[in-house]
Amino acid sequence: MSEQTAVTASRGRPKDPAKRRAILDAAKELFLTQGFAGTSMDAVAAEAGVSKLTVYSHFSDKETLFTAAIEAKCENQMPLPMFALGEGDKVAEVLKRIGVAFLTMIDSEDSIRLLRLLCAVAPREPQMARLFFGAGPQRTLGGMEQLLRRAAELGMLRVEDPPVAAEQFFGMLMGCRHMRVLIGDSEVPGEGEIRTRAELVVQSFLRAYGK
Amino acid sequence: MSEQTAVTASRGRPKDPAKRRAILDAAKELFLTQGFAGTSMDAVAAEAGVSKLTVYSHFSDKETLFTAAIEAKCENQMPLPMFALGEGDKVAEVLKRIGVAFLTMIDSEDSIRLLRLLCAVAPREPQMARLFFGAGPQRTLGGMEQLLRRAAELGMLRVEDPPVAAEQFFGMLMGCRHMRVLIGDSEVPGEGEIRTRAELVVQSFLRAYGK
DNA sequence: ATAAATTTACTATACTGGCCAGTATAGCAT
DNA sequence: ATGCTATACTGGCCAGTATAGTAAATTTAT
Repeated sequence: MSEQTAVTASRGRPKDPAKRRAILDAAKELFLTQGFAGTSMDAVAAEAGVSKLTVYSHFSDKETLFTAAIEAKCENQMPLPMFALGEGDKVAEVLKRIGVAFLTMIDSEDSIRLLRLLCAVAPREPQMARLFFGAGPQRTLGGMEQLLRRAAELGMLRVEDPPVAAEQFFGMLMGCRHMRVLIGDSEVPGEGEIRTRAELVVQSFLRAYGK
Repeated sequence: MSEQTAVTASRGRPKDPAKRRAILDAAKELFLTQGFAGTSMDAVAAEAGVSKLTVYSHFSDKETLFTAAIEAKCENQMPLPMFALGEGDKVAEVLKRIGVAFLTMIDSEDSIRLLRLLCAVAPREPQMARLFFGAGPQRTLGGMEQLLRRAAELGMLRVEDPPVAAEQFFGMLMGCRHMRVLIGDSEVPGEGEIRTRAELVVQSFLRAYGK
């Protein structure tokens, strides 16, 4: 995780955490917009308002900085939508709320750029993909499974295989549209489109898994 | 499409089409595996068994060569699966056949690499995405819409909005799994997994859109 | 026809100019 | 004693060009 973990008992002047954050922020921004090869260490230093050597004193090389930046980016993603399900709740509404939240998240400008970056470095950096998927989609998927299981117990849905159903739900939400956005064939969808798509998906899903 | 279209009435020695193809093949291979930045023109020339200047005589610069290579790659993709639907056919079987063909195509090593490449260059090359999507997924999507419309007319399915249903069908097939493969968090699925997934999706789809 | 002249493709190699990762040096700040 | 800045430098990679010569086709002349 951290590079020079000599946090305690270090003699001399301590490293400025603010600089570290500035470097990380600059790196996130630049890597996401310019890609790995398109981002020079000089540019990061300039953007962070810091000398190049300071960058190297915090992060031993470009790869290390890149990994740290992506890690940091993955963490503050994905606001866990509420997967709670009270007895009085209408399943359709809960599902639609989840659908809208999911699409809003996954079709955000930032998520798209992050995903593109991961695709680009996928062959070289498999652990980064695991990191991203674990921090984001995996948790969402897990929450959905729990919800479906509970809905089945409460007799609201008829779901034999929650993981499969969850996968199908999110799959329908993304459709081919998400791929098109990802490869740049289309702009990110607006709020209106997101809502109607979620609506239609919930309809189909309930026809398939409702009682 | 072609760069020097002085095919007819050209004096002197004509360009060797075999060399052109060799260059294009080498470029396809290298760009797909090494990416745009990771592929040098020297490497292309070497791989094609041709001098660097010959590469430049066929393709004026790296961008041009890249575009031509991706175009060539897009063309021989996507074997249009049969979207025919006879009156005696069982819808479930036709759908499953389509599902398996779709997943086999989209989860092939080559498609994945092409998609990754498109993601990487998406911000700079939007027309390439359109090219790819038009040559591949779009046609498949269109075929599926026709099929669903016909099935509805024949009274086999209850589909009000064929485009939406088609999108949902392929979306369910891909699910999150495809994204995981794309970002390198998972290997490409085997034949068995593809078949079971198609099977499950068809079941859900028929529950949602069957009579 | 046959040969010469011409035009263009191609090879091999070397070079230019730019970009950039990473290092070195020297000095100031804490 | 260490963080930090500023600047300059090294060494490598690479797109694209230059040069000089060879090979294959077309055109023109004989």
